[in-house]
Amino acid sequence: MTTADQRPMRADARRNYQRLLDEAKVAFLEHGADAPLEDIARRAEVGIGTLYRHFPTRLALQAAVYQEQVDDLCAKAYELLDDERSGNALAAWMRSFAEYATSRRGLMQTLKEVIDTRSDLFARCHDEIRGAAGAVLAEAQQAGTVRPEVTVEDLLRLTHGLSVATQSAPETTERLLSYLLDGLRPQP
Amino acid sequence: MTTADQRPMRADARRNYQRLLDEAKVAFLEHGADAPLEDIARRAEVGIGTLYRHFPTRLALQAAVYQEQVDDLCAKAYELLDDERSGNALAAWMRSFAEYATSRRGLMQTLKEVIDTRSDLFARCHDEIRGAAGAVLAEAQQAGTVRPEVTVEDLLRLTHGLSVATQSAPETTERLLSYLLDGLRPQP
DNA sequence: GAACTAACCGGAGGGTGCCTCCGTTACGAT
DNA sequence: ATCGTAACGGAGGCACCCTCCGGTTAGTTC
Repeated sequence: MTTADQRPMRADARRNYQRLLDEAKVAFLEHGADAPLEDIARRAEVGIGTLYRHFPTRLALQAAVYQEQVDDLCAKAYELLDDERSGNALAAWMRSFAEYATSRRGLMQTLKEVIDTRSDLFARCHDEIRGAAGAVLAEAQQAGTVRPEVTVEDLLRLTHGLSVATQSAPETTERLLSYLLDGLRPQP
Repeated sequence: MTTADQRPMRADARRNYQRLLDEAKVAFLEHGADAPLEDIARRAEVGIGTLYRHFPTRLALQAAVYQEQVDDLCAKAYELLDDERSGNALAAWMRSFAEYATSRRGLMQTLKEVIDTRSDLFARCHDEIRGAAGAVLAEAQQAGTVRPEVTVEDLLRLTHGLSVATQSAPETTERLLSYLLDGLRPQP
């Protein structure tokens, strides 16, 4: 590793990076994941060359935004594990996941679709959220509210599907979530 | 309604319309719903001006492709009602829906997201698919395999969610569908 | 504080796609 | 065959993408 790699980022570079990320979140929320990069650079008050040096592709910028969303969702899972008891963390997390998706107008699902599933970033995000989902699943299975054969992948897929299904109709979340939970419960 | 509206379309116009639609389906499948319109026009061997006269916006072209997909899914529902018995049409249709989505690499869901939910086209497609979904749901509820309080909207949302969840992992469809069906069954 | 330099900036320019305009062409009626 | 007009389609202006490279600045050393 060269000396350059070890030197901390300059203050102006750090500041611009953060402004670009912040403005990208707003722009993606307002205009979708294809919001013009020149517009994001203008809002951040930097040149288009600066945007491209911090984020060499649109995907890189989308990925940074997605990473923050994954971080948020994972933090929520562990928070709910601390607060809830008797297998309720899972339901609360799925609800929270759907609400998060609705508040960000489907951006999270869109970003998930455009990020290459073979990329390191995707693998890291997936590991991270699998850890969090695994924790709430284990607790629910231990409490007997979810049948033992449900895997972490199953839970993630169903949660993702729920968030897409209810993204434009959040008032349906409770009912659809209850059907899902009934389906995951150990069957007589 | 004016005379112009009543006159049948010219032969060259009909031919070009169909070629554009056919090439758009291929292009959207290969490159996503944002495939360049100039490329679609080239493949159809027409001018970009001709494309814009038949489809004044990208959304108009996407809508025409989406309409065909909705037609396919509805036809399948009625087909399955003829073939299946004892409440099995619903499960078969949900499975078929997910397979259809996978074979079109998520294009259907993408198109669904971009089409304005307030548009006439969206309302027509929604009425159409609600009719088909209502038919398979009624049959399943009559057979006792789905609880009475599940609405057509619920079924459509869950089916859509399932297709998104399994679009990139069709091998998980059977298991996730069985959880969904367990959740929809009348509870003891 | 000065000097040095590597990191950082940012706008111009070429390329692509979008979309309209208007001269040209082909279809259908007579 | 002729005529009217619906339909065609490519040029051009604009926005956005993305790289290049000359200029600027932050941070380190003395």
